[in-house]
Amino acid sequence: MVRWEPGAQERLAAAALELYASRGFEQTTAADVAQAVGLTERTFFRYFADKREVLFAGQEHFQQVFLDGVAAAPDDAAPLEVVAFALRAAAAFFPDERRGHSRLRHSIISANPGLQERELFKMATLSDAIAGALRGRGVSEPQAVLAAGTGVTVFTVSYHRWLAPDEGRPLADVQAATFQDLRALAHA
Amino acid sequence: MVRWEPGAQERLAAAALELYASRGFEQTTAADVAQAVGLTERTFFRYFADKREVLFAGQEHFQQVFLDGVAAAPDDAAPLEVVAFALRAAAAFFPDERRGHSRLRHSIISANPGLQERELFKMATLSDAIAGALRGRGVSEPQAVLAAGTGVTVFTVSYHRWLAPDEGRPLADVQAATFQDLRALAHA
DNA sequence: GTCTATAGTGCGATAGAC
DNA sequence: GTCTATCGCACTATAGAC
Repeated sequence: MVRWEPGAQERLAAAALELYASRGFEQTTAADVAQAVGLTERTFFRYFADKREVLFAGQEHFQQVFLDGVAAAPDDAAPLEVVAFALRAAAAFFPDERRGHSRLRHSIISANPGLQERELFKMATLSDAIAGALRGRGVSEPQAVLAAGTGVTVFTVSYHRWLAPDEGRPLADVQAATFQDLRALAHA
Repeated sequence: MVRWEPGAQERLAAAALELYASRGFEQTTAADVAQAVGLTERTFFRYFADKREVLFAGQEHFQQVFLDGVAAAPDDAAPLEVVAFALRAAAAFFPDERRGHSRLRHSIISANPGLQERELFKMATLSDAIAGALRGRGVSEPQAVLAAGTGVTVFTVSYHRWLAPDEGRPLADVQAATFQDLRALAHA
């Protein structure tokens, strides 16, 4: 009998998703999640700063995908074109195989205001990071913040469309459509 | 001796602002705030669902100002023009006399992630409300959500510029400038 | 790994306003 | 008497300190 199985963080995250989905976020204690994978509450809080954070592990990676997309844009690209590059990179992070998992996670989050707050904070952090990257490319203020904010809005709208029950297109296609809608709006 | 003075909620909110600013949000307990105005912790939670909410009282009023602005726009205005009407109405909600108070409140919020989360949630709620109002005017999806999101981005950027120490222009002027920056971005 | 402060809830009691 | 603001007490879970 081994003292501990490897991958504690991943197992905790998986158990949390399952328990939050089945009995609800508030009805699940950190101790419940830990116990489900044979660990103690104390260990749960060693890996995750709080009970919500377990649904947001991998945020750094997620954010880095956008920043890589920014870096991949040609030097002479306009700010909104750079942002479009970032979104295209992000789409690769959400292949169709992941849609089911994303839908489950989203259903948990949308059922709890505290989780929605955390999600919004993560998106705002992402926006700040993109704005910083744009500034690093020579885009001045407030254009950097505006372009980043607009990009995150397009991503969020597209992501929610992508999760809709009747939606079948890949995220990249939905994003392209949303960008078109934004252009139509700007020229109206 | 009366059992209770009127205006408990307002007095609690004022005391909270002062204490959160002086000793910090986390270093202030709900009991501290209540005690400062001669009430108990239990009464604090009667008025405010949680310790953060005390900084966000009056949100309904704030939101309504935007919605009134939407309603004031001419029937044939394009979505982004309608949003511009909403922001102009919002600017009246933040006259220069209020800048000091807004700066203090903002300094408290930006020092605490939990408060930032709540603020972002309130802005997202505002965005949803504006999108709903646009839909009520016949704007279809996803244009309604995109226009609302863009408007809230412009407001947020402008509001932060307005709070900057070296900024002297009224909010309405800053918003007009930010809108110009956005247009330049869209046409680049 | 244990111990503790604090957030936040539920329910009941009390004290005034009307 | 009713209605409502306030308080008191007991309790759980989170989260951080030791």
